[in-house]
Amino acid sequence: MREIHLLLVDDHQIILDGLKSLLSNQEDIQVLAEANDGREALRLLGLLQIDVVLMDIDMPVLNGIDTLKEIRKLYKEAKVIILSMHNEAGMIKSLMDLGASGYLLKSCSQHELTEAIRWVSQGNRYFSSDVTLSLLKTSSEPSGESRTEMLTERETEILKLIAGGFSNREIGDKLFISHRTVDTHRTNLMKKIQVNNIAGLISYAIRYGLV
Amino acid sequence: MREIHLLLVDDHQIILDGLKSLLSNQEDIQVLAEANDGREALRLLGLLQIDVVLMDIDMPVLNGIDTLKEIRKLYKEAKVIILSMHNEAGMIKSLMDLGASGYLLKSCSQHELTEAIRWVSQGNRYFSSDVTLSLLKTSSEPSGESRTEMLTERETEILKLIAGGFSNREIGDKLFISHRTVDTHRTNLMKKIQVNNIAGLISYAIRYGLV
DNA sequence: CTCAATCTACGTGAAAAGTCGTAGTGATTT
DNA sequence: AAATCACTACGACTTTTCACGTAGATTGAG
Repeated sequence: MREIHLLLVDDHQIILDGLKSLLSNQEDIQVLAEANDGREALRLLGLLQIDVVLMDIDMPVLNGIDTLKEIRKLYKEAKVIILSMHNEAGMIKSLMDLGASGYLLKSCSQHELTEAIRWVSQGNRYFSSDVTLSLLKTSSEPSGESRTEMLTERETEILKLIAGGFSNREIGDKLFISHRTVDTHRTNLMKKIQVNNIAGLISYAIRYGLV
Repeated sequence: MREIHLLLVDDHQIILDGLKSLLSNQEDIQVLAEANDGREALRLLGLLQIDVVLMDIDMPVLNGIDTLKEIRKLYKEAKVIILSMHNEAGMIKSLMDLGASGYLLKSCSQHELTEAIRWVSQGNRYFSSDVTLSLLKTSSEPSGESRTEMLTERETEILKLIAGGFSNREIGDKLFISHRTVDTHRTNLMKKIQVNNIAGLISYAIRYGLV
């Protein structure tokens, strides 16, 4: 069996170094490169033959979700495992729709990490056991209308400003649109994310690396 | 020189394992134990002779700040280095007031990590270079009244609920107090944290591990 | 060309948040 | 005994959010 070529992507050096150390004694797994953000990751994918990308969802410059989209578009043969701090079914389903091969919590063990990489590299999907549990819980709900749609560019832009503490009027001024339009976007955001106030929007924005 | 006895505290196993790996080839630094939350950390401090505690600020069960307070109270000889994702002057000043010996960003290098541990173990204080920069920037401001006060128990409780997306009225119902009282607490919170809306409160709550 | 998605904008009215305050009570400290 | 702090509560007022909608312009895909 050929070695699994890995690309690590995380904006925290300690986690990168940690992952490298954790994987250094695995004979069949080789860390070929590492990146601190999505842009760098895409550049490296163009240069190297990568089997599996192990990527944080919460990054500056180009966040995990957008990077995942690009990878699925440009480098279809590379598998992507998302590393996240949080365990939320809505996000996980969205990531699956976007073509992620796995979802690991940062609280997982070394053993789970290496097994996930091997499993995914063979074309399978892997999700943390805790994650699977919450997925099952959600999909047993009425479901149907509860699919998580991804946000548009404009919506993301406005969500960032909302999380930045700006009012609709202030955001309207910044973007040269009516404050009523901002309100419409906010309403749509809340519907998509399935929250019913600003608090929910901001939690989402922060947890998933938009801010 | 005696070995430096280290206690690692983080709720993410990958980071714990990573730190252990990073420190495993340092002859003068020995990881004596590790904990997943503040409560466990305090228990271990009672059992072992710890020189330096390397602790995440963002943890469930007992967060970094409260744990720091307890450590300073019960185990004065142990030095505490806070590991954080974020770089914000207000929080850093508060931590210094509470007796933290160091503040490291998770984006720091292995070299910076080990140097910080050695430096702190000798009774010095260490703050990431980026951090020092932002500290200088802030302390050159008018200052004087801008000290960050810590939140009271009740305020923390209410802040968590606000970040959870509950309205003042809902929070009042939960805590069996008037919604106007909740409003007062919220007003005081905003004054202490120096923000002027919910967005700021929630950012604070999430970044500093209250949620 | 048609259709769907996105971005834009507005009406109305209720609910909530945010801005000024003031003030009593109980516990702790000085 | 006096002062301080945390927690409680309210009045009056302005601004913002939120929940219902509707709807035109543009753009890209089929």
